[in-house]
Amino acid sequence: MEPDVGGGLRNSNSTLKKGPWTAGEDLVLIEYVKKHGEGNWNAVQRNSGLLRCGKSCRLRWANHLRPNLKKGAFSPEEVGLIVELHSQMGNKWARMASQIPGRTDNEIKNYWNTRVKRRLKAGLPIYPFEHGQQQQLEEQRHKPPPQTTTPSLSSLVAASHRHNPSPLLAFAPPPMINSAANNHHANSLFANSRRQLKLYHDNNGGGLTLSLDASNPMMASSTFLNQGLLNQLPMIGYNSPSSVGYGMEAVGLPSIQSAAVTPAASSSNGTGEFEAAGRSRSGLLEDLLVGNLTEEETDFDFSHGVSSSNDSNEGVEAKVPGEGMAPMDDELMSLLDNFPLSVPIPNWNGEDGSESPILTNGTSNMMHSQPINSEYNPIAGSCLWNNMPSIY
DNA sequence: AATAAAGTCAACCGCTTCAAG
DNA sequence: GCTTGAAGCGGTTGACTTTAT
Repeated sequence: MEPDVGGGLRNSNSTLKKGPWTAGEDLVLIEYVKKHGEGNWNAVQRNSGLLRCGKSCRLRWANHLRPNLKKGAFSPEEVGLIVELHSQMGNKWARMASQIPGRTDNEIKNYWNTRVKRRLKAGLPIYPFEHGQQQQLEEQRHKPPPQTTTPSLSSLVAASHRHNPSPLLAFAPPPMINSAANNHHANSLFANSRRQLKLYHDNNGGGLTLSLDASNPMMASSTFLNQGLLNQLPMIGYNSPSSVGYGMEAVGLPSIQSAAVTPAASSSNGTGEFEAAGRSRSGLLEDLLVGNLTEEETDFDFSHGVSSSNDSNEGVEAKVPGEGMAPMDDELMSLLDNFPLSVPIPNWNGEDGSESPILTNGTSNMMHSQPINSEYNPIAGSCLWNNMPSIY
């Protein structure tokens, strides 16, 4: 194709212009669409004199000129919707846009990527640690890391739910031992049983899909899964219930979550001034994972039908849980195949093995019926994902 | 005030999907 | 069933703006 000579214009031999649109071009396109309707974009150039390719016209119309486009910052409600949708469908921007009136896929995509970037950069601890656990962790971190390979972010980010699989493995939070008051922040991570991580087998032969309960917005975000969780997952373990509170324990993994959780960071001010607080912190994902959110922040309602204890999201602009994470693609299978890990598997003693979690409506059976078993039995040594027993 | 760094956003590119012939 | 063109989608880039130093 023709080289882009920059400056938004093709060279003089070219008939097509590139770069930002002018008001005059917009006007021409608007008039053309008024007259001929949408579609047949390649004809626009031929019939209107616009020196723009059909693609460019379509994009300009779709993203900027068509009626009923909403401009400006996303509202908290929109943000919540984006997060929920992303937790369910991954980077399906167009599909997401179709669910959010007045917003374009490009807008949503830009917003999401920005948020993900911001959260990654914040690099706060992902998992809630108690002070003693933090010390333990620090000790462990100084040990040589195990010989493992960490999947690259890019190989993992683009994920989607392609299947309607049956879960092989699921993680559910351990119960809170002393969950009130001083452990409120820990509660934020797994405040209830709908926050679960599941490993699916692709019945179509594609391998494993690590996914998350759609009702679990915090877990179901690409940032967390692809960055934090994937970095951590093979290494994490649940502390025993006898530990103070609970936690997932990172074991000697180079991590984005190297910063310590200070008591201050783990506490909430209880004033409801989330926005101000949020700006001084890294963002809600980390907040959630670290657990330094107030109840209002944590309970952003993603459930779409699942009752929420707090329906008010006012003032929580752009502070929503679960941002940045997509369900993992089953291509991860090959990675996991050779991924030694020491993941303690919770012993749920699941009662009903017949249920198939639904990842699209946020109301899996599991979240209703899955009793949280207090027993978490770390598995000594390593195992492969594929070798994990089906415990669901 | 100047500069660098970071953030935002519009647009392009390449690929895939779909429908018509 | 194959080819072709249009449309759509997601990733990426780069210009512009804002914020920090």
